[in-house]
Amino acid sequence: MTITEVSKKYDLSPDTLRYYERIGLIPPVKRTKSGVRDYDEVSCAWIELAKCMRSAGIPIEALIEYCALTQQGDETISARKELLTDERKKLQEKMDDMQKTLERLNYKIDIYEKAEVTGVLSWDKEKDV
Amino acid sequence: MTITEVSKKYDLSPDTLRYYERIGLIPPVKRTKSGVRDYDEVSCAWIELAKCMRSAGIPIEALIEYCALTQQGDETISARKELLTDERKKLQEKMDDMQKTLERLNYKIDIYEKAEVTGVLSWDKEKDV
DNA sequence: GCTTGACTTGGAGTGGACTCCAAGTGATAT
DNA sequence: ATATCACTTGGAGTCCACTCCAAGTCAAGC
Repeated sequence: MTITEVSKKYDLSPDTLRYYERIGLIPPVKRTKSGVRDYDEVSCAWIELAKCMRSAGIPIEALIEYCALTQQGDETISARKELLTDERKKLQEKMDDMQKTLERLNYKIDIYEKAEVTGVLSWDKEKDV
Repeated sequence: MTITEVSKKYDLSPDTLRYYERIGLIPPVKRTKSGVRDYDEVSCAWIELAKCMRSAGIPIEALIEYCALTQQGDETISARKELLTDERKKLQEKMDDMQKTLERLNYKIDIYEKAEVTGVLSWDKEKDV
């Protein structure tokens, strides 16, 4: 697959795909004789993984390290597991923050909905905004 | 309260607190005769709200608009509700992405844990990484 | 009355993650 | 064979959200 095809398939710009490869977030992609990128299934799987991880906010740095570890063979299995476990913990914490904010938004939207009917904002605490 | 006290209370740097005020993410804070910020309960509530929203990734832009609307009185209640509803939707979508990634991390960590025992990585699909 | 230290301002600098650009190459279409 | 067009590279530019800095002010302590 060409870079344009992969770009469409995963909705990532060709620039982003080249950038990911350049910084080592995915392993080097195979080339045709003339040097044009030719993505195979493995490359596509890496792209898909990178997109998934990035969409959840896993930092580029961690993904670069993960990619580097996978290319060093089976001695890095424990290191990879730890890396992913660390990121999972951070992700879980972020989601907990977001859950709190979501509940707060629900509360505020509820107050605003009532206010649209009654014309009065009735916060539990006077100081809330 | 002084900026240093508020900074400690909410674990945000004085620079960030000044920055938030400067860009209008919170309403202007009262000053002493000599121009020093003196945070009251309302200002603290704004800081706390800003921190909560930012920790969930709600964009600065949206919070600035929300802050501006609250300062324009009750005619902006519907606008405020819509703004919060939009942000809630985006937040929910982000959390859904993160949930998927979390499950994927769980799966991969599980595979790595098995590999630590057996020495073999057993992905469901050969192409996964 | 002078030093200290926390505060003030506006503006510059940083880091993360792209995103764009200029200059060049190579395969296909006319 | 020449034009077109997607591709290549390295490097510069952008955007967001801070974060830092220089220069100055002010109240309190010695």
